[in-house]
Amino acid sequence: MGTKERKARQKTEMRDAILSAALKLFSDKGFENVTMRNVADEIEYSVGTIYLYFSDKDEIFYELHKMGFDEFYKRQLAVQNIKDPLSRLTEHGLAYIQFALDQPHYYDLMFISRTPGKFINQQDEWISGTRTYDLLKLNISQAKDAGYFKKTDVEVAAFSLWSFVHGISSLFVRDRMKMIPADSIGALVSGALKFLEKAY
Amino acid sequence: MGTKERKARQKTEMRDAILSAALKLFSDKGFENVTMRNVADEIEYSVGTIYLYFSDKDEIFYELHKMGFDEFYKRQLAVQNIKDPLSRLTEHGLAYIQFALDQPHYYDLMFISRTPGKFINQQDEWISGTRTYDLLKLNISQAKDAGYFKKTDVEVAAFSLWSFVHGISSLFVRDRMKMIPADSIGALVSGALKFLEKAY
DNA sequence: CTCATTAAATGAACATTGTTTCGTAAGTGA
DNA sequence: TCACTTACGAAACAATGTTCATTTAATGAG
Repeated sequence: MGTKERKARQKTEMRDAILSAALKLFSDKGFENVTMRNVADEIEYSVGTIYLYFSDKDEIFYELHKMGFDEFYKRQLAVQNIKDPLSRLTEHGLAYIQFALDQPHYYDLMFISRTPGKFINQQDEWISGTRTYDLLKLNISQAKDAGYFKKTDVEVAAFSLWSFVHGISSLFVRDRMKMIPADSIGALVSGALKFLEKAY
Repeated sequence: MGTKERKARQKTEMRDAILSAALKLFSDKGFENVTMRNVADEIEYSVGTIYLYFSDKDEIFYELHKMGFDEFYKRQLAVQNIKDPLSRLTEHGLAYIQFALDQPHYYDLMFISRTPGKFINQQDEWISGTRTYDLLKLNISQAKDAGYFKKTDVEVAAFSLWSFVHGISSLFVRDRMKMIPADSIGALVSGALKFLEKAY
């Protein structure tokens, strides 16, 4: 009798329903502006029910956080087929920023929000993080082989490039570009990436 | 009779007391973890009293935000006596990052925290922001006069440099450097600034 | 000095948050 | 059929920002 299996399936279906409801809601309102009761209303269950599937709001945070990193990593990989190391690196950076523009709430969750203390020492929290960071370092060392970054350490270059794209992304996501006309931001971003290339 | 003046003085004294209590508290615990009751306890008054001097918590946020920008601007100015445009620019960046390291909660408030909707259209909110941004652009154009940034637009350069130092600062402030050993961060930061110089 | 008036301060109360608990209804299997 | 497990909902809890009626203190005219 497959009742056990069905139960398990229903359990994960419910979890998924909660997650996608939460995702939809915080895509509109931002994570911290979504209440558990909002989520409950969205899935048409009562508040208490959510706690049968997630121990608390932070766990929902954490799950979405992981999903975000998966999507993020996929996007980074999509750039790896570019042959030329230099343009691959630039496109890598662009893909990073584009993710932040397309999925600001995910980006926020992943790189800006205060992570709940509960998860700070969770080893796998940053597995996806280090995964993309390693990809960056790989692309840099391959560019190094092609003659770029002559006198620059790979670690330093990776740190620099990451800081750079994160800087742009987080200024955008948290709306700190008020002194810059909105319609010139696109040009500035690509200009900035071109500018950075000179240091390679 | 100077009672009116004394009243006014006491009013601002109380405001200042509240602000400095709030500052002290959120320097320890972070802004969103400080409650109005915490502040009330600190100044040894009841909760309601705070609302006689500030309309809400956001107004305290906003005042501290302004104070942070003042301190920030002072630090930037301190670097202007450096003669060589190149090293002045680098020291400018270092001063930016150093502020974030020294005053992470201020930095958070100023450049990372979601600004309360009430203030998004307040013109003077970003006066201090544009003030330092203009200073950066000034230093860049002076470096340009000295032969740097040959083929780079000032706007692009300013945007790039700002993104760069903000990226470093915000990764630090929001604790997203977990994949980097803590004791190598200092070297990475100065290495990154050296790296960026190559693009000038 | 007295005392009505004004100002300042209080703390109980309210609405909203995340979370827990307990009663109940539905489903399960011998 | 019926004991038992599970899923669920409603109410209650503590903590938050905020408000408001009440109390306390200060003021200054007579």
